[in-house]
Amino acid sequence: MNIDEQVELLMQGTEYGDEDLKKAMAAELRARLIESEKSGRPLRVYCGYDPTSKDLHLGHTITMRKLRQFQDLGHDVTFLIGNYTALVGDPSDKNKARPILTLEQVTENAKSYAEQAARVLDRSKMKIRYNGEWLSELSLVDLIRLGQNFTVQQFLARENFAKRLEKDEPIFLHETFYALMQGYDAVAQQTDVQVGGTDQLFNIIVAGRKLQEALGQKPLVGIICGILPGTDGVQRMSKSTGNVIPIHTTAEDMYGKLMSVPDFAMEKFMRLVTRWTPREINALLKDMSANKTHPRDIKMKLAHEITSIFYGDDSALKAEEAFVKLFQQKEIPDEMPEFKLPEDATVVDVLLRAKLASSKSEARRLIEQKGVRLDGETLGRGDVPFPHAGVLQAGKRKFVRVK
RNA sequence: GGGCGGUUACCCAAGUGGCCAAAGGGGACUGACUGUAAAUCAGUUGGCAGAUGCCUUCGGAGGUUCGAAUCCUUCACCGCCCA
Repeated sequence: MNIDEQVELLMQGTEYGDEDLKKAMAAELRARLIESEKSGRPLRVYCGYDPTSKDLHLGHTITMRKLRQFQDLGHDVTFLIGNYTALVGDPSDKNKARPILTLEQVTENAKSYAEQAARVLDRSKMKIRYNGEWLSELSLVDLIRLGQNFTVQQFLARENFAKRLEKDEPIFLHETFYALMQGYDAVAQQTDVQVGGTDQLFNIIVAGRKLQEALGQKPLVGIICGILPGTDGVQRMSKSTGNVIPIHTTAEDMYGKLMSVPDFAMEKFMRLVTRWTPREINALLKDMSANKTHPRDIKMKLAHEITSIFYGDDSALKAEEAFVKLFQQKEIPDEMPEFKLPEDATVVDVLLRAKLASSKSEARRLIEQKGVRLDGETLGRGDVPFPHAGVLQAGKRKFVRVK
């Protein structure tokens, strides 16, 4: 891959909210890549992760994919775990009660992060570090010195803060420390390139670069990855919106959830989470807009690609077959959980106990809405004894074999 | 420290004494249709009960009232302004 192609690949899916900034970063990246090639010194690249939860979803893997691209180009990639920052409690996710994590929780979550990262990154070349390594060494005076490089105005100008100020929402003092801590991460590692999401723009571009410069380092290149929408295609993928595609699931579920992404959001998924190159993606999109390929088929390709990243090609293929069977040919899946029919159980009882419904009301609702079938026949009543053993279906995708 | 405002279901948000299990939006779920779990349209979305019925819920606790998410007291948390 020549330098221009490298730049195109590495800048794919980035979002700076400002054309000039993007151009500047692309230019700096280009310069660094050339320099690295000449000197033979790989670029030091990192992305930080605060292990605040252990349920990772696709959105979390965007930056991992980006790191992988750098790895594949031979650079030195560090997966930085923000164990120290997480301990303090990141308030950017401000609606929740800001649970202060214990050391054990952080360690446990960190493990899960690293595990997931290994599915995307090249494990053998992946360096894992913890920012407690250097942050815990900082004294109050050190922190104050770091703070001397910034003005309150700079923080207030930040979109994130400006908006909250406007809406009379809280801005905690320690949130401003976050930028400093992150900036210091960059300094401590003598970073060439830092990868992060758009919410990290300020921390990376303002804090990181500025601190490096103040401390006599060459300011890093920020790679700001765009935001991945959730299954609704519009809103950012996040647990609280309920539109996530979790990593810890089954290949079938992941494949299906990907198929439920609206057509218009496909490009984002392609650019942010697949292994495809810009050229391949452009070709697919072109075929689609020229009506050469059916959007559904492209989406199936996309679902297959992403599923195989996490579950391997075989499982992805199986998931695809199951999907086609179930939804395109409306057949019953081969495998499903089994449930032993208890004595004297009504239809509602079975729905509840086989976990097809979470309450009796919900079970009744499903029946009313004609969403319950036994061996293909719609059941009309819930208060009668369960008719006979067979395949019980609730909605389109929940099946249980009742024995 | 003082003054004022806020805390509503999964999320956002209306409701300021009975018609409130609580508007609206998002999400989720179901059905129809289809090109897929896309789009579109319709419906459902606290729990329990066979029925107009009962129980729990509007930050926590207590009170006023025949009756409270709505009024009062107090506690907790948040915002704004002043110091």
